[in-house]
Amino acid sequence: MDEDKSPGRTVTIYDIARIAGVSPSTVSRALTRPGRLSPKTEERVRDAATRLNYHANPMARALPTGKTSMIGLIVSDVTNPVFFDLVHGVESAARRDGYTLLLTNTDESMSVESVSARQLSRVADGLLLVSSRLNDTDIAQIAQSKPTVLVNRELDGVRSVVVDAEYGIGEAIRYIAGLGHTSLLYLPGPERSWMSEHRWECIQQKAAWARIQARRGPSHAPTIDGGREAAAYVREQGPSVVFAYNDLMAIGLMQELAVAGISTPQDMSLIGFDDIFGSDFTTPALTTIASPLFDAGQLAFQRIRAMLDGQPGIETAPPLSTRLIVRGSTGPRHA
Amino acid sequence: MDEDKSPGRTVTIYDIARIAGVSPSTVSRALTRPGRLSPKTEERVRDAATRLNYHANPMARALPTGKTSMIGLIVSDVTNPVFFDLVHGVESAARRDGYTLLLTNTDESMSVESVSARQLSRVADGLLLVSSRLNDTDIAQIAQSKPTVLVNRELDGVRSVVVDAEYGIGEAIRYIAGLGHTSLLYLPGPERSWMSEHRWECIQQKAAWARIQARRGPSHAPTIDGGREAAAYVREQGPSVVFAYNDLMAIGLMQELAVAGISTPQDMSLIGFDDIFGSDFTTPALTTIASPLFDAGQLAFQRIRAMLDGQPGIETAPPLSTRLIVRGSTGPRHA
DNA sequence: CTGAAAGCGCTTACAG
DNA sequence: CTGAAAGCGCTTACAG
Repeated sequence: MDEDKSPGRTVTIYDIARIAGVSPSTVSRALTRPGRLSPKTEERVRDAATRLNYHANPMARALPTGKTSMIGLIVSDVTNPVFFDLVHGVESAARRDGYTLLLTNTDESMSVESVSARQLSRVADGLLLVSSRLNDTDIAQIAQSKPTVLVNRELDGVRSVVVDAEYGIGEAIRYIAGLGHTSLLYLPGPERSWMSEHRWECIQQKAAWARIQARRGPSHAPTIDGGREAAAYVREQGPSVVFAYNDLMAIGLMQELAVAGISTPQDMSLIGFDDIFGSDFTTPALTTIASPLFDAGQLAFQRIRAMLDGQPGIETAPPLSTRLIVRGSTGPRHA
Repeated sequence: MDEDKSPGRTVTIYDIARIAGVSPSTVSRALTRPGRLSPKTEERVRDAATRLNYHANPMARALPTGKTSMIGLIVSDVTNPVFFDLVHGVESAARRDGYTLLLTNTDESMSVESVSARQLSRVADGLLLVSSRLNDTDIAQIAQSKPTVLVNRELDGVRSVVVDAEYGIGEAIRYIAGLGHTSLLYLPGPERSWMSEHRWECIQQKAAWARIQARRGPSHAPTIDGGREAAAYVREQGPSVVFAYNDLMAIGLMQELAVAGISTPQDMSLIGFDDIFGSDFTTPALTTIASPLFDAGQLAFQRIRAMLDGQPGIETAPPLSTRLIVRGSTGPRHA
């Protein structure tokens, strides 16, 4: 019994082999693909491994196999509450499957995103790009070098998970129509945001259907400050309903309007997107179109997983649907 | 010129060696420790590397060196807004130094944390445990096997980054004393939370100094719901000031008190901790003791970095001080 | 200054 | 079913 000698040294398959009286290759087999060995050998190896508290060295395993069991997750802003549930969903699905997450924050910078993607792709088995700000061509190139799944963006030839904005927007339009509104203003997010464009298209479509006139304002940062900055423009236009690209902007806008003496929803109705943490803290609480972000995160991981396992790309997507959450920031059109 | 043949294959130092007309060892040297080679050789190697768009395989590099340039970050709840800025700070410091982050969420579970720590320690160069819920002995053991830094927790023999609660609490106590309050109730967070205990101790000390009577209530989850659940107890006690363990609890408490017709701050003053996102959305906005979480994250990474580089442990800690942010949830003691 | 060799800890055809 | 050998892509004493 010398298994607890030299406590500092990390234990390898050679140690186990020695203790179990088999060859290193046998140890490797017993540990990686059970059932291929004689039960007694396998048991001897397992016993020895447990006794020595063996844990395979992931790097050493990765070298011959080319698999690290790591997934790179690239987000544009870790402090943006929109991503919390999404990251949570990805993380929990990954951990359950024995994968670990490599997190990179790009601070909304294209060049950081591009560099990070290339670096992560060197070590991760697959990449998850959330709300990517990259060009289509950059993304296509990345996706070619490594299994990639896009979240909240679509691109031909690349798999993606996109929350279907349509349903929730449809509800919202019907709802404001019922309240007597006949026009709306959409406040877009960043120029490079695929999702902002997508929402605008859905809004136009549903608005046309409901005979509501839809206009769009200029782009702003998808933040509280972005919403604040939009206030001047909004006041100038004086719409009866504003759809902001996201809750952050809606909240900033609401605050700034309040300062200017414009009250929500009496003077103007406000609708956001995402139902982020805190969107119900405001006065009035924000009416918003919620996305199942946790589910989207889980699904995104499953997609990556499927690619890694070489599964067909046909997978039927479970519905990832938005829905309207009516709170206090919307009301009847004022006379 | 055959450097762009077989486009699928990943390029290795052997490819570069061939193109540059040197040995693989020379390539390795040129790339990892410039200045040790003749300038012309080095340049030839660099040129070839650039032409082939070479990027070293991190796993292959990790095997002989034992260094992965990855840091494991373990947090108890990624959806908790308290962690956003902290994670952001860690991430930005890490990226700047060429490190990448392995993120694990433990969902407040001790066993998940324990398993994750052991797994991550197999691949990361160092570990960052944020608000760890583990036992002292578990932590000590982990810290022994891998460079470890604790955030928001202290333990003998393990380095840590702790935001100094004292200053902000001192300000808060002086402030409520000035408002005429003579007693306060502290609502603790989870039992296993070192930080909750730490805050309570500071509160007691400062309160004693200001001749304010401090009591503490029962433990609750550090969440909005935890705060809501505490409402019944708080109403029963009827204090004039409540310090909640964190903003989440303070917000939940405020909501539930409002439902019961107890208004803040007229009937009761409320103070939270952390100044999380959204704490200024509430009505009234929350008075809170803010922590420099982004800075704490950066510092935590620097500490780990210093350990990895074998720097002495004496480092003078830059002050990481809390401060009081007075908003609407606190007011004079009612008659 | 540079090359040949050994080694990091695994996995996996290839034999037997 | 199991072992000996080669190899994954690097790094680093050791020679020269």
